[in-house]
Amino acid sequence: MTQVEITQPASYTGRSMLVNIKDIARIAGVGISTVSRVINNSGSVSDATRKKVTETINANHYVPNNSARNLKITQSKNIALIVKDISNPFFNKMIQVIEPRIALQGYPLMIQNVDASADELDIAIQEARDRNLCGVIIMGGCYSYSEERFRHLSIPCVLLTVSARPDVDPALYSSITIDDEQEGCRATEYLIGLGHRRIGFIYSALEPVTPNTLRFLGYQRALKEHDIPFDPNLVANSMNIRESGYTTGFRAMKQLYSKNRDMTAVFAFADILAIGAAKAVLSMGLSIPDDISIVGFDGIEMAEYYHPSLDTMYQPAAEMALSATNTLFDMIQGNSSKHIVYESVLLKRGSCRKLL
Amino acid sequence: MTQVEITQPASYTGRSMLVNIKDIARIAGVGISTVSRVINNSGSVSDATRKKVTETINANHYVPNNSARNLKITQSKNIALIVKDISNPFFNKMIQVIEPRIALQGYPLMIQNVDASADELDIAIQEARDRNLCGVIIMGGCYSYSEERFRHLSIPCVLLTVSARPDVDPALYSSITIDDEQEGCRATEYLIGLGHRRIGFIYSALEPVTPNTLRFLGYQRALKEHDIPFDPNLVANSMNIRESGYTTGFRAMKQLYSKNRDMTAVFAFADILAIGAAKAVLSMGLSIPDDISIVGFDGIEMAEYYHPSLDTMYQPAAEMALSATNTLFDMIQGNSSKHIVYESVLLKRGSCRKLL
DNA sequence: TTGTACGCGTTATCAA
DNA sequence: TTGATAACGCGTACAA
Repeated sequence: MTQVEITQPASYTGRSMLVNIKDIARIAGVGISTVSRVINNSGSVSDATRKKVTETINANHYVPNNSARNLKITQSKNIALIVKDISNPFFNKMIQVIEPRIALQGYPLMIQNVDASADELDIAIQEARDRNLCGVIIMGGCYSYSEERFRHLSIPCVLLTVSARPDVDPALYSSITIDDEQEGCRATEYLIGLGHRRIGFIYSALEPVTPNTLRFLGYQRALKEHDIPFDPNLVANSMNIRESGYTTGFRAMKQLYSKNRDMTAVFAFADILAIGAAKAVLSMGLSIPDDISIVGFDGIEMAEYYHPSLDTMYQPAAEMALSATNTLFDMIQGNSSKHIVYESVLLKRGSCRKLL
Repeated sequence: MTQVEITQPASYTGRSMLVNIKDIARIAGVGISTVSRVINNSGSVSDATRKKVTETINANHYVPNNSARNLKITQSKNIALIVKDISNPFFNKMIQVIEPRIALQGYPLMIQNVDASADELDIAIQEARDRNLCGVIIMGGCYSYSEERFRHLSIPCVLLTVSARPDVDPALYSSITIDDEQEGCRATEYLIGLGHRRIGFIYSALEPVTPNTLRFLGYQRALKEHDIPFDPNLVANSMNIRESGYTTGFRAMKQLYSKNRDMTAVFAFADILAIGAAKAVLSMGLSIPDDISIVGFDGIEMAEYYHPSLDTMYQPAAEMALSATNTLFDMIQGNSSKHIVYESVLLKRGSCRKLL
């Protein structure tokens, strides 16, 4: 590591030196409101005046202060996207759809990452006020929001991948989800249909009700419906939020395999865990799917590029993200809320085999 | 897809209904400044008054308006992290270090994603003004910032993974980088040292000077120093920014292999490309490293969890991220700027073989 | 078409 | 320990 330290400390101009709308007006020899009109393209300004003001703005590198603007303005165009764990590749995929879509409408988007322990609705309430938001999308999180919290968030809100508690008035928010329990059940039934009976389940859950716990319920339901006894030894639940999903999956698989040599398949609640689990299998010198079948959940790109490509319960991330932005714009325009449940698609790529 | 539309449109309370500091003062029967003192823990307030005000705040769900606060406040504690492509796993790794570190100091961090075509310095200048920032970290981007732009950005600025043009006064910014050309050279020399002569290079570059182009220069330098002729046919440069890194790497490898059956090794400028390239090799039924050796760059977690695990030029992402935040705090406290160059570590995991 | 003056919600100064 | 009041930078009636 090479380090070069500059001896002469940088001197910053400081806010007092920053040029504001009043300075521009003075320099250009016009009134403040004229400058404002030029900036916002509102009202009517003569071409000569407009030119003069524009030139002054450029020459002095004037940048309007949004804090002051937000203070005055009634209806802003600020939208916030609050994400629980921005490093999740599945969420990343959605962000890449949401962002250009919102930018296209001329709305500035701010992404706010919140950590696992934070209450995203509290943050949304604060941000709504601070940035004078006109709408918010919340990605990730859990099902524990109360009706009272939504009432305090007095702007259109779309929940993406989660919903609220059943007792919350559905008019207060929109939700774009999949039926996690149902799809978890389907993924498990896929393995059962291939003849597997000793099926492991890998997940990590902190909150009481999350998509993960719902998928776990689906796993249990599938077993029950096919008269397969539920065995707690086949379930690995990591409460360690410090480690990555890959590591969690890796360790969970090692643990499951050491305890259950008769296990023939594993369902991981997310692809990143499935990949970690797959690495554990492969690094033990075992084969996928000959020794262990693996099915993941989400349908992230990496599940396809892994070798072998992993079977997964694909969530239509792009459609869901698009739907979320459209619904938000609808709500901003005064339309009512929507609750849309998408269906997953089981992608079969060869990481699960049929038992004889 | 199931859709439930709510007939009754939500009616939002609207900003006029929002309670502000004046309301709290009135309800609590105290002066505005007393409420302000309670909120900010400044000045002295009697316990009884403090209790009364706190209760009023909670009962009325008062949330201070940060726009107004930023307008008044001299020194804010807002820090922005501007990221060019937030979905890059390598950047994600850094974000996970930067965020808690900044939060620990009690500074609110806002992450702003900018797309490939945007000028991150322009955005920084705007944000600095809007959010009354006290500092900014810029991740990714290119080497094309001019001195003038830095002067307009009148707050401490740390560039992470890139630096500025050599003619820019180094006192105006800090930079945390690696020597991309040198490390690109080292990665190539690693392959040469194993006996490879026909070495492909995969990259994608849009801007004139980026870390990618520097690594490419390093690749060329290594060849030259070992008297290996540079062959343009061995270079795949994707200009398509719409497709993912995995896809780019996959297609690049297919293309390189079809054109160069005598190619024995490939150096990809980033691990995500290396993974795509690896998948191409494996899906053609070839072996890594028996048929093709692959070395990547960055050292993202996925390179390890891939099978086979990929050799890579590891960047000390966590250290660099930590260094960036520390340097920023130093600058905020009035210290001078720093320019730190880290060294990469070549991780050998078996995806490259020695030629006989 | 242009300029003046007021208020947005907050913090800081100062006097009480 | 408190409260009145002047900024902060901007948008917008309203007057000219």
